[in-house]
Amino acid sequence: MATIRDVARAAGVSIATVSRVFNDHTLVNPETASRVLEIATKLDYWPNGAAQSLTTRRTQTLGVMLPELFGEFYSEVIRGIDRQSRAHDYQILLSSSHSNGEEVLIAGRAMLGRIDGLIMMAPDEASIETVERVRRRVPVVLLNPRIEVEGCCSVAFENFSGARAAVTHLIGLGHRDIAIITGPPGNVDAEERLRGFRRALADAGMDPDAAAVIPGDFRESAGYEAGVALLARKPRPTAVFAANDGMAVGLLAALAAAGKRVPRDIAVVGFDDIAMAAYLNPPLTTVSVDACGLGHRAVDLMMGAIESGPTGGSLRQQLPAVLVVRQSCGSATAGTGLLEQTAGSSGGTVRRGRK
Amino acid sequence: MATIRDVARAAGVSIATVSRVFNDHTLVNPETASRVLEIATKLDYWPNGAAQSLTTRRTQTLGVMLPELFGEFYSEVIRGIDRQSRAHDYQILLSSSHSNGEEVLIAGRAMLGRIDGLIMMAPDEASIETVERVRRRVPVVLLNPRIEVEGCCSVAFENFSGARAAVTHLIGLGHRDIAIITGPPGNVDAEERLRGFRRALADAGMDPDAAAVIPGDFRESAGYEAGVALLARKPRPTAVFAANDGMAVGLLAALAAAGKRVPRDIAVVGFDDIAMAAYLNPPLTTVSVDACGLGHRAVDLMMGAIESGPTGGSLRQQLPAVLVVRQSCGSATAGTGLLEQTAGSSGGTVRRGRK
DNA sequence: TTGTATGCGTTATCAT
DNA sequence: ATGATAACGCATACAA
Repeated sequence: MATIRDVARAAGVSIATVSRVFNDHTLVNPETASRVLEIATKLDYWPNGAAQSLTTRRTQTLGVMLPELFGEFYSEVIRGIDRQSRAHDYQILLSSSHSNGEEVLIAGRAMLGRIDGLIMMAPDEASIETVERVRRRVPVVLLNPRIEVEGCCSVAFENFSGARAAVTHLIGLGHRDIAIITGPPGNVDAEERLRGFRRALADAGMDPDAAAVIPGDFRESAGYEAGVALLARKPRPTAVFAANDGMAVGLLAALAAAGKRVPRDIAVVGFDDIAMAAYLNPPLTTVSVDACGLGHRAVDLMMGAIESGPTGGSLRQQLPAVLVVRQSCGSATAGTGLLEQTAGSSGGTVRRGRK
Repeated sequence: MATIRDVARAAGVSIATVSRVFNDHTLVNPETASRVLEIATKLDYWPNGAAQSLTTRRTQTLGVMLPELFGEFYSEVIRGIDRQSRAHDYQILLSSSHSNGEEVLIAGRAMLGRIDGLIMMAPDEASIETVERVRRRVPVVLLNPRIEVEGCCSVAFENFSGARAAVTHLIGLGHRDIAIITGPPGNVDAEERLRGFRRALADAGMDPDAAAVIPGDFRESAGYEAGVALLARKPRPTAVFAANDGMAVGLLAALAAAGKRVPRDIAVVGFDDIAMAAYLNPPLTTVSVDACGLGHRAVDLMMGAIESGPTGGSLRQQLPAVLVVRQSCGSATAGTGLLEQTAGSSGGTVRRGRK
C-alpha cells in the first residue's frame, strides 16, 4: 500500500509537504496541495494510524474495559460510550468479559499505546493495582468503583438510595416480611443494593437480620431458583426485592409456574429498568438507572481528563436511581400513604407508569 | 514512562536483548533474562502497542463497524464478536452509528494501521466503495451484505426463508388478510423479509399486491403507529407480520390500548426473537435469529482470512432463521394443519414454546 | 513555501 | 548469547 513516501515521490515533493497537506498545518501552496491531493487519491493513500499515534502520542481512541458483556445493562453502557465518543471523534477499543485481575492486567497492557484514556468497570478489588499502573500512563475513568482511586474520575449510580427507596415503598404499601434476592458476592452494585435494602428496613423499625436474604448472581436463572426457594419458605414473604431486573424476570416466571399471582400473592420489585420491564406481566416496578447515560457521562469526564492532562482532578459523579412504580408491587393498602417521598440524602424520586 | 531503552540501559544490555526477553525469541541467557525482567518490573515497563504494530504489522485488533448501535440486536452481535475475539486474543476497535457512506469512509480511514481485519455491516450501497478500499489493505468480513463483494467473506441470516416460514404459518392458521409492517427502506434485512412475506402469499395462491404494506423503521414507535393505522383499516387484517420484534412490541401496545385481544382479534408475528419476546403479553411468536452467533461466526471467518492472507477465498455463510411459535399468533383453526413443515429451499424449521 | 533531518518505540537483520 | 543498526510510517523543528 502507498505510504507518504510514495505520494511524495510521485508528486515530486518531500514527505514533509505531503504531511502538511494532510494536516493542513502551515500554509502550503494551493497548487502544490491540490497536486499532492490528486496523487494521493490516485494512489489511494491512507495515513497509517499506528505511525501517526507513535509520533503524535495521540490515538483518538478510548479504551473500554468491562467485567462482562452479558445482560442488557452493559450493552447500554457501551452504547452510551460509543455515541458520546463519536461525538468527540473518538473510537473505542473494547475489551470485556474480564473476570479477574490477571485478565485485566493483560488487557490493560495490550491497550497501552493504542488509547488516550481508559474507561473501566473493575470486576474485583484485584484490578485496582492495574488501574494504578494504567493511570500513570493515561487518564482513567472508573464506572461504579468499589474503591475510589486517587487521581481517577468516576461515575456511579445511587445504588444505595435507589434500593432504599424501592424497599421503603414496599414498606409503605404495608409489607412487613420482605425478602431480597442478592447479586453476586463481591459485586459492588449488589452490595450497595443490599445495604439500601437493610437500611430501609431499619429505618422502618424492622430488623434487617430477620429478613430473608436469598443469594443470587444477577442472572435470570438465579431469580427462578430463588423463586422456588421462596415459595418453600414458611412463613412466605409477602414481597421480594430482586437486586436486578434479570432476576426479577426469573422470579416472575417461577411464581407464575407455581400459580402465584403478582402482586396479589407476592409483590415484586426489581432494579435497572431494562427495556422489557414495562412489558412484563405484570409490568415490573423497578428502580430505573440510565446505563446509557452512565457511558455518556464517563466519556465527558474522560474528555475533561484528557484536556487537563495528568494533573486533572478526580471528579466523582453520581447518577440518580429512580423508583418507577408499575404494577408488580401492587397498590397502597388502606391507611398507607402511597405518594410519600422516599427518604434519602440524595433525594430519591418516584416516577409512575410505563416510562 | 519507561521505554525499552530505559530498561536496556538500567540492565546494562542492548535494546535488542530486552526485546528478545519480551518476545522470547532466540534463546537468551537465563540470567540476563531474569535480570532484564526484574528491571522491567521495577521500572514498570510496558511495551508500546503502536510501536509494536508499526514494526510487526500486527495489531491483534479487529475493527467493527455497524450502522447503528440501537436495539438489542446489534448489542448481541457485538457481544458475539467480543467473546470470540477474546478467545483468539484479539481486541475490538468499535465504531458504530454510521448512517451514510461518508461516515463509513472516515471511520475506515481512522482504523487503518490499527486493525488486522474489519467486520462490518454496511448501512447502504454507498459504503461498498469503502469496503473495496479497505479490502485492499486488510481482510473484510461482511455482515448481512446487500451485495456480495468479491474477495470478502460474509455471514447472513436466512431472512427470506424465515419471513416466508412465519407468514406461511399464519396462512396455515387460516389467515387470508395478512398485513406487514416493514423495516426502513434501503435496509437489506427489511427488504428480504418483505420478499419472504410476498413469496409466502404467492405460494398460497394469494395476491401479494393486495396485502397491506405499512411502512416502518424497526423502531418500537413505528410499530405503535402502524398499529393505529392498522386498526383504522377496513376491512381490518386478521394477522400482522412485523418485520422485527421491536415494532411488534409497539404494535402489541397499540392493540392493547385499543382494547383488541391478541391473537383472538388480531394475530401477531415478529422477527428476531429478542430477549423480551417470550415475556410479552401474549408471548410473541417470532422468527429467531442468533445475533450473537452471527458475530461469533464472523470472527471465525476473519481468523481464517487473516491466516490465509490476501489470497483467501470469499466464503459465504448463512445462519438459520427459525420460526418460534408462541401465543401471539393463535392456534390452528379447524381443518388447518398446524405442524406442517414450512417450505423453503433452506429447509425452514419450527420450534415451539418459550425457548 | 518547501526540504532535510531527527525522533517516536519497537522488531528484526545482520554482525560479532 | 548479545550488540549495532536499519527499518516501520509519520510529524515536526529547523534550515533554506
